[in-house]
Amino acid sequence: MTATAEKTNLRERLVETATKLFYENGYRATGINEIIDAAEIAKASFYHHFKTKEDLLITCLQKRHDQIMGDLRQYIAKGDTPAQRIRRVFFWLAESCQCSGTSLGCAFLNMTSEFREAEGRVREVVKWHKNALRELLYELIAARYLGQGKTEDELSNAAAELYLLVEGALAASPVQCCTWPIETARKLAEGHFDLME
Amino acid sequence: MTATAEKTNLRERLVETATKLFYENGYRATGINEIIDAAEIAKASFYHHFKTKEDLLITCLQKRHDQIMGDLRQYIAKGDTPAQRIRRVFFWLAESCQCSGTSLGCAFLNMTSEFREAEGRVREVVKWHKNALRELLYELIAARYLGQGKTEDELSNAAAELYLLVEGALAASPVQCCTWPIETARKLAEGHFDLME
Amino acid sequence: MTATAEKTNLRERLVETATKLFYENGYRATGINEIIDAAEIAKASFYHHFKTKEDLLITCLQKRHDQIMGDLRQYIAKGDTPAQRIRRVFFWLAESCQCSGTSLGCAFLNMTSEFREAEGRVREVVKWHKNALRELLYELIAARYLGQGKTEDELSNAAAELYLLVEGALAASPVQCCTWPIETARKLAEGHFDLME
Amino acid sequence: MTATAEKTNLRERLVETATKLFYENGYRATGINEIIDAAEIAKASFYHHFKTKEDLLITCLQKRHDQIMGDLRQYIAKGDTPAQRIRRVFFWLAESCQCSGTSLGCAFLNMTSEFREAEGRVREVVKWHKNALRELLYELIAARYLGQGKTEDELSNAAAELYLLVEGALAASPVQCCTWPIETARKLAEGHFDLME
DNA sequence: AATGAATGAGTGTTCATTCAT
DNA sequence: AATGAATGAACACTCATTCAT
Repeated sequence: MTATAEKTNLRERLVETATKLFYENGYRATGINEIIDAAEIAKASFYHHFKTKEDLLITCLQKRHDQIMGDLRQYIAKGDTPAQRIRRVFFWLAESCQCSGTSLGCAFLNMTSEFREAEGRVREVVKWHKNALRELLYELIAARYLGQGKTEDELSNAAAELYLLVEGALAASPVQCCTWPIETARKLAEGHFDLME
Repeated sequence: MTATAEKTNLRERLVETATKLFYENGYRATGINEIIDAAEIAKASFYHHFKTKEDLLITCLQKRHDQIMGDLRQYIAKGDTPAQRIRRVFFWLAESCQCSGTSLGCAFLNMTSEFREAEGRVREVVKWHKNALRELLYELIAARYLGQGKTEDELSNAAAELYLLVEGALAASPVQCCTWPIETARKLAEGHFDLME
Repeated sequence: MTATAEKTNLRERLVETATKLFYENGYRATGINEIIDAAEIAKASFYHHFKTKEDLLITCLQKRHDQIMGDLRQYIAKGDTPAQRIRRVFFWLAESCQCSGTSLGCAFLNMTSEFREAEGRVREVVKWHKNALRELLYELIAARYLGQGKTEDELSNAAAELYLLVEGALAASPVQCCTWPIETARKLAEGHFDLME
Repeated sequence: MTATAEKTNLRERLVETATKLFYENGYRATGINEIIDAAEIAKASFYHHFKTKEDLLITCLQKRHDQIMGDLRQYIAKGDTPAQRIRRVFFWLAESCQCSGTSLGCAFLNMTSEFREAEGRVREVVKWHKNALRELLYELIAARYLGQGKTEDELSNAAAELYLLVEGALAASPVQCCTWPIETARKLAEGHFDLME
């Protein structure tokens, strides 16, 4: 079974390798040569599968988006109550950070620093991802306040607040090189949204 | 006199030009040639003043740190009450963002994405800056709760919360390409720290 | 029936497409990929039909030679007298030039610029074509002076002169981006060979 | 003296080397690497002196234009009469061809085959060169018919005819791999313009 | 203090061709 | 007969840095 996985098709290996390298070293700092060496692929084979380096990045980000959102949804679903499910967002953040060691932060946030023009395909993917995240958070908030007579505006605002706490945790962790920002964000959320029944 | 001002110190011109370019285009995306062309300086002159490109960046960040902290302190001081002064942190954020149009975010946060190793001189400067910011916020929080019998731990925690909101606002603005995250952060802070007497 | 015509022989489609591209863009500037994309043919199919890119070029040139000489002969034949038939050579040149808009010149002459070594298969084809042209011109000259007691040497020399005028017209048109060189050549020929009875 | 010439400045060495290689092998067939290897120059040094490969070509062509026109004018001046001077144009062509062995043709004409678009800087230089040549030929023709009551139109037309013969000779020589086209052109000119007093 | 010239190592991308099916 | 996948070598060009003056 693992042997089969070994001979996995080139394109997939390329995406996996690049995803890792882009995340760990940054987009510009990662050369095509580094990628193809790590993936043990000929340079021309790379360009058979992707038109440009940026195309590869976009494919990587899209795949990462699918994985992250899937993982997160699964992780959240294990919470028994709406409040628990919101708390689990932060637990999940803490776990993801520990996975990537000293916390390299959010792959999408990082790309915003390397692609400075507000337009462009990469920034589009980043926005797409963050909007999906905000929608997910809105669902959680809506469930939390179900039947409490909140207007849609109030729910929307609360979702924005929750999103802000998540983004703050994601941004501050790599800077501080530890996970306390995530815990701080969680506790703030627990108090603000009254999550500890 | 104007002639002297015209022929402003080469080194200073270099730092100013680089600060702008690094911020707008990113560190790796900005080449030495681009900098010296913009600053109208010979290439060898560049290496006369700075040993490496990274040295220049560090000088830029240090200068920016001094300016930002000075500006922020001045801006805050105009607030009449401790609560007002905390609110003014967010007003200041909103104003800085509007200056740079679509918001290019925090120059220090951005560098974290381009310098991935947790150690290294650049990351050191970023941490230094963020710690200074947190100390400033601690002072504001301490003033806000003065004489209310809060323990140092409680104050420290509140400062961390405030810092988190600021970081969230800084990170989310460039992603969303607008300033609502800053306002959301401010309102959340106003409620959480009871800033609207 | 139309379906058969639609699915015209792959090889033929390849030759037609390449003939056009080589002529319009040059040999080296035309990549294999460009050809197979335009011909909507798989890359491996290309190498099934032709061993190398140069082989394709030679096939293209040979086919073009056949077409051009056939066309030219037909066009000339419509002239009533030997003198008229010589004049029609230049009329034909002018028409061919107008077909390809701003005049791309002689496909064979062009290849001489891209294949610099005097030997080699491509140059061989070019020479073959030009010699065939000279023979045709010799026939026309011989007919023009039939029964006037000219030696073979004199006829040969007159043919060389006519060939020179044709080559001059072909070479000068693309450089000048217009057809006046063809008319100049024709008028010079009309005077020199006394073609206006 | 030769030792001084050895250490000639890089830029000049680059232009000389490239002029030779572009002429012998063609523009596209000559890689930057080939040029810098032959000139014994670092790649970055190349781009210090020229922005692009095409810029180098243009510099080469401009320099060649100056040299050729200078040489030709000098060579022509040695003729005693206007008629002699016209004949010397063809003598000069024959000598230049023999210099470059099997005749590589006109460097400017060759470039027309590699730069197919009628516009563009290279084609501009080619046109410039050919126009200068035509002006020179006009002067020679005007001197030949001085005081014979020819209109300007008649002179212009005669110059165009002479130009056509020159272009024909230049184009046909490399194709035929010998110099008879030049002699044919000369003889035709001698008869047509009555150059053998 | 200031500079123009020179560089080795690297960039992302394209070339014509071959392989396995 | 026809193909999608894979490749080594070459492409034009840029990088941050150093040297001689």
